[in-house]
Amino acid sequence: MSTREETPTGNLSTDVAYQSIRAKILSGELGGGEWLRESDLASQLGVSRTPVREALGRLVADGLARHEPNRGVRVEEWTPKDLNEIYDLRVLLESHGTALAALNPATDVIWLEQLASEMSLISEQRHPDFGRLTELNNSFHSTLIESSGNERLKAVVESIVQVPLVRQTFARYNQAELALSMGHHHEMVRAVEAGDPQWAEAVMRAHLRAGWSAMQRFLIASRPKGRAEGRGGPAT
Amino acid sequence: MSTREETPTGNLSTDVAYQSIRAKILSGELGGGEWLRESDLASQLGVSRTPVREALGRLVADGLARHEPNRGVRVEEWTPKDLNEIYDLRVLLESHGTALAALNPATDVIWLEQLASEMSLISEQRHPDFGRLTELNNSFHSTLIESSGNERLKAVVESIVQVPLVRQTFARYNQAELALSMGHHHEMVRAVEAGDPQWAEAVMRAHLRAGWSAMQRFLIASRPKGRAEGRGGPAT
DNA sequence: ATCGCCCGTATTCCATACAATCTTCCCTGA
DNA sequence: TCAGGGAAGATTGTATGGAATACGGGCGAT
Repeated sequence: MSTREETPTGNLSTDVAYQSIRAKILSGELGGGEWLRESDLASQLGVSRTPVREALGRLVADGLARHEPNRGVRVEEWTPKDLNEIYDLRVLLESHGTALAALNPATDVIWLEQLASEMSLISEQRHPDFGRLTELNNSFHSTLIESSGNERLKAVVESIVQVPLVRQTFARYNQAELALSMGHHHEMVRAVEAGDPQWAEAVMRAHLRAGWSAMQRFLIASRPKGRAEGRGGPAT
Repeated sequence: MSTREETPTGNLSTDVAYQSIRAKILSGELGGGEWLRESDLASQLGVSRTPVREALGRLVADGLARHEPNRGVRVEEWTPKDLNEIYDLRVLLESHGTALAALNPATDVIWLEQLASEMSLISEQRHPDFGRLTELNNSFHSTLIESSGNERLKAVVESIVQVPLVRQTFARYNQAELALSMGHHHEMVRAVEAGDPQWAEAVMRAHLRAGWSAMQRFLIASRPKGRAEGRGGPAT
């Protein structure tokens, strides 16, 4: 009975359950609206129901799942309105963070430039590795937000941006949009390097609104019937 | 609709525990750094440890408490840097929300005006009821944020602003500042009524930065030794 | 035929028992 | 006197059983 695999970080069953279920939601393996049954997950993960319950509570707090009293927990599903809300906030928060980063002399401009360059290289290939690209892009944005010096800002952005659909922007870009986005990265580095908060902020705002636009096009294309709602879309 | 429920899970014991402990933290009855022992709380509330544990998990997720592995949960304590981070975000988010509210024709201007008027009345008395004033002020701000139409914006602001020290601004105002603040309320209503987002946003920004300034004065006055840190304070 | 009611089933919710882990403090020895 | 070790106590972390609750199907009445 004591032949349990060692977990990478700690030996807490709750973390195992949390990470595991979370990964399945983010990867799309668990689709929106699906029930998360305590017993099923417990036996499936080889732990008892208690840590699973705790993990589900954290997922609900994260906004990745929804709790229905005496019924259970199901995976949250996101409407176009949700995604527009998220992008609206993201533009506001990330552009502000970028301005602060530009004012911060400790911002690691060299690292940002490296990230931007590697992304450019990948994007110019015939079949870009979008997974790697997304990964590097996340690093780029995280680094900027961290450099703002406001830890809550970082926390809030991460909690908002984790919704699956908003991370994978690149896969929906055409060649011109991809090039534009890469240009934004380099321009942001220059603005931060110059210590110009308004420049940096403006580029970030443009960068994100471009992504928002691509996402909206995607939503409209794959919309079943109703019309995409939400005020303040980028370019209507 | 994907409205995230803030407090009510629909459970019984868990909610009782959550509300009860949360109230004690917000009222200051449970001070920063204090341990939240599961057994103590359980017997004290007349429930078992399980719902208490669940409640503690939610408090940690809310940012009101901190979890130390195998040690327990203790009440979060806030530094001047934390409070400055909070105000920085609050200015950003609430002013944005106010701009959106001004663009929203459904915003209930009459209700806002009633709130502003009642606050004015209270503030002009010789011994203002600061508790009631704070309550009305919270309604005013909540109504504006709700009127933005962005539910996530509302959720984020509420989660950030719940830290005890940021709510009770009025008690630290002198007479002139109080009058100024009341004036802001009325001016915001006029700006929203006029459908002028930039006007409304600007007033909200001024309103909050005035509060920030008062809070900083308070922090400096009651600071034990180290100097208050945090970038971008209102009046340095 | 449809509506309402009862009851069986499935699942959460809470309580409690057990295991793992950290802290404290006493004891020992140089 | 003080450092180190180790056992006892306290507390969290995990497992599991029983109570409460919601859903669905069958049956009967109108």
